[in-house]
Amino acid sequence: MVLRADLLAGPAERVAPLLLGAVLRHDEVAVEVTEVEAYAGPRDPASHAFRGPTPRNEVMFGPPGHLYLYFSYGMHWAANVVCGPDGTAGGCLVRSGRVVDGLEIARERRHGAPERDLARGPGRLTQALGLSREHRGTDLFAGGPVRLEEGEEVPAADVARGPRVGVSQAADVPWRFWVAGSRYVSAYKRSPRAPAAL
DNA sequence: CACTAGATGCTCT
DNA sequence: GAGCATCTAGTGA
Repeated sequence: MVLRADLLAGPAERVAPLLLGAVLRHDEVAVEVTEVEAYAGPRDPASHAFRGPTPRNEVMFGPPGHLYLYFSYGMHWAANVVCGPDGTAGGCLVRSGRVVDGLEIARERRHGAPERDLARGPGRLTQALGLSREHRGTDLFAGGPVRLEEGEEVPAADVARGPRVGVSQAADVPWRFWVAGSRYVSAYKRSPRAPAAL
């Protein structure tokens, strides 16, 4: 697909599978996206935007194609591509990827982790890319150092889906999408706070 | 390999 | 102060 900001204006759960295969870049380090999760704002109790705008999540209420970053579990940043029309909150969490450029830098930032684990998991991915607070709200299509680039398209037949990792609300909604068979995908873990599986 | 416990600090109530 | 869209190091098989 031709990756453009206006293609991200659809509902998050429809945009998410289209992001697989795209490339998220920060200067020399680039990651091919292998796993994403959709968060549908006001329609989705698991979304940070479910209860309306706050200083943290206001980026998600703006135009699509911007970067929503949040800090999690005391040590990790997680990166989302804002989806949905301007004024409606939504986003896709970039959970995992394969480093396709800047391998040496990524390895340093990840303190010599195995290649497979350089960007497998949302916290590891932002660490490999060197993304944190100063990149909040970046327009990924403005030609800056942090941007979303076209990659090799993943055919719909190769997209697997299932419930999202670690969410206590809407724990059975299958809005996690990944490249079927890829080794660069994180393990599924149900939230211990979620009600028992169906 | 699978599984578990604990660290850690920001955000909102 | 509770709750987290997590990670790592540790154990045991």
